[in-house]
Amino acid sequence: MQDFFLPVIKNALISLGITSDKPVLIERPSDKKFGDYSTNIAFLIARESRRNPKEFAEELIAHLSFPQDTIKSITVAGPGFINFFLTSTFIMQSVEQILLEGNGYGRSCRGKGKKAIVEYVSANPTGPLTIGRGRGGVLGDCIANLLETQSYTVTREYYFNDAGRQMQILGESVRFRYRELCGVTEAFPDTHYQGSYIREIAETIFQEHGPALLDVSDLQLFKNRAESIIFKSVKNTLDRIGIRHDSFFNEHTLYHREGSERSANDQVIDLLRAKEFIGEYEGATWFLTSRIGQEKDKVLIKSSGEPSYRLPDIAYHITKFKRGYDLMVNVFGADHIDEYPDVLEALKILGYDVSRIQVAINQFVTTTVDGQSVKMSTRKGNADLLDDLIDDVGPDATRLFFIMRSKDSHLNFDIDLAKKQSKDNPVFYLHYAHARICSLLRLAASETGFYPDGSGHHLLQLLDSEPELRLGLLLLEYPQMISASIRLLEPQKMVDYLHSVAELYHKFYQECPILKAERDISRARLFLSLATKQVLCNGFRILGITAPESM
RNA sequence: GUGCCCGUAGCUCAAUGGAUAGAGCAUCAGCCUUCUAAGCUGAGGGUUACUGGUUCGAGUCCAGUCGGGCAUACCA
Repeated sequence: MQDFFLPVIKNALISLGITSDKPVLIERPSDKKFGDYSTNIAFLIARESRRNPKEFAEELIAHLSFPQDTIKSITVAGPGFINFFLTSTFIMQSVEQILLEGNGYGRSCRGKGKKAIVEYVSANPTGPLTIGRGRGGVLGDCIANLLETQSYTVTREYYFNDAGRQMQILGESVRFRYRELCGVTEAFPDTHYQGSYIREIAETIFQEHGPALLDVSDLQLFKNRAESIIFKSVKNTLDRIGIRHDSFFNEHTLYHREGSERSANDQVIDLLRAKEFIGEYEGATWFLTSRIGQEKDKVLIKSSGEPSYRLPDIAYHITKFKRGYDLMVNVFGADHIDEYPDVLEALKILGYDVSRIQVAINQFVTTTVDGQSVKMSTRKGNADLLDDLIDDVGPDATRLFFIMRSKDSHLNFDIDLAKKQSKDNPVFYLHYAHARICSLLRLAASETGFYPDGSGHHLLQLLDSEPELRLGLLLLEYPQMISASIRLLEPQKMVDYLHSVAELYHKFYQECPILKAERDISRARLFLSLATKQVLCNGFRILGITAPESM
């Protein structure tokens, strides 16, 4: 609809001799008495030219020239809003377009020829995925889905490190449990991983090797075995909720030196040093962030000689630039909030265009069970496992609950609510709308021989009641909801939107008999139902939830 | 202390700087001889934490105050 209004408004401005690059707002007013669409253009121009908005609005609408039979009336209201009332014919003609575009409705070519990378989950393989990780996982996956609708070529990447200290501790933890199985009793350090999965891994190793590894001091076997078992479980968990990565990037490759070659990490140091942003003191190598106004410098290479996480992070992002991505989205939790500004600063210093990087930070998840909130820590092993959650509430509810709140808000995951198989659970509301339509279509086929074959779409133009027009208008908003979701990296917009679609459909269903109406009206309403189903399906695909045909 | 996020109905949350701040749950009152009542209609419920500022217009932007979360590592 933006594309419908904006050119006309622009032409009117030109004929008044006005050029303005202000972003014109075309929106659905909150109250239907203000029309189907409204614009704030008069306020924008009035400010620039120091005129009365209302007077200017009156003058402008005289110059608006819309195609025949699209606009019923235009009014100026309030302090200078311009309100448009559309003809029902035009609304329903536009709905026809949805049926024509089908699965492609909502897609655009905006990202055609552009490469995007979305990095998400990126949990190190130290334990099974927790509920907290799930939020970022679903968020990232939905963002990737959104970008794909805009024709971006999307890489879903998982960044991990299997060489750090945490992995060392993992290996030791497993060995402890293994030695227990061999009959050696030692105090288990509380700095180590307490989770029961450690015991299970140790048991697997014990079954494979018996007590033969009791005196092996090298951790490698324990570590590797643990890593492969845990990674398998992580991938399996993700797969259960439809998250599949294209690429797993091992941080350790950034440490790799071929002969006398410098590693990717080394090169970052070299480049930053050339820019005089590297300092050495207290036995460590520092990124001199105090030079750019930060309180403290940041360690890049520890006095032990190992890089801190920041160095490979920078090197990693350079690989993204070298791999030619036009858009790089990083999804991570609020606990990593301090991590990315340094990376961006370093990249900026090295001359990279950091505007191509967008960061989506999701706030924490607290789970409540019986009103009790649960604190989580992988180390202590008391975390709520994502797998358990999926067992409890199913993949659809898991995904929907994670993204039905704004990523900036703390998510209160009420497990009891999510478990409920009732209307309290929003996923059912969405499913029900879709299933209801499918049921109608089945009945229509069996009772009246209605099969949607592409002919007869024009019957839609017979519809002109309020529930029908409201639903139609909402369906037309779908492409704009996708744009807004991408702009804000906020799939939650889509959840809200689809909920409204379901709501208006239920109202339409309530007020307008579909199968029992006169033949042409009945068909028209079936087409409107089909268009609704199409929007729901396209939206569900982005959210990654199923579209059940019956309940 | 400093940085980031949050503070909106009893609860969980919406609301591109736009018109009378909206949904769901909960409470109360209605709608099934009729296409799925897992639905719909209606009622009550608000000083948008507080104080200033910016402007035609502020829940939204700015400053400050108060509360909550996260981070402030030579962990990642």
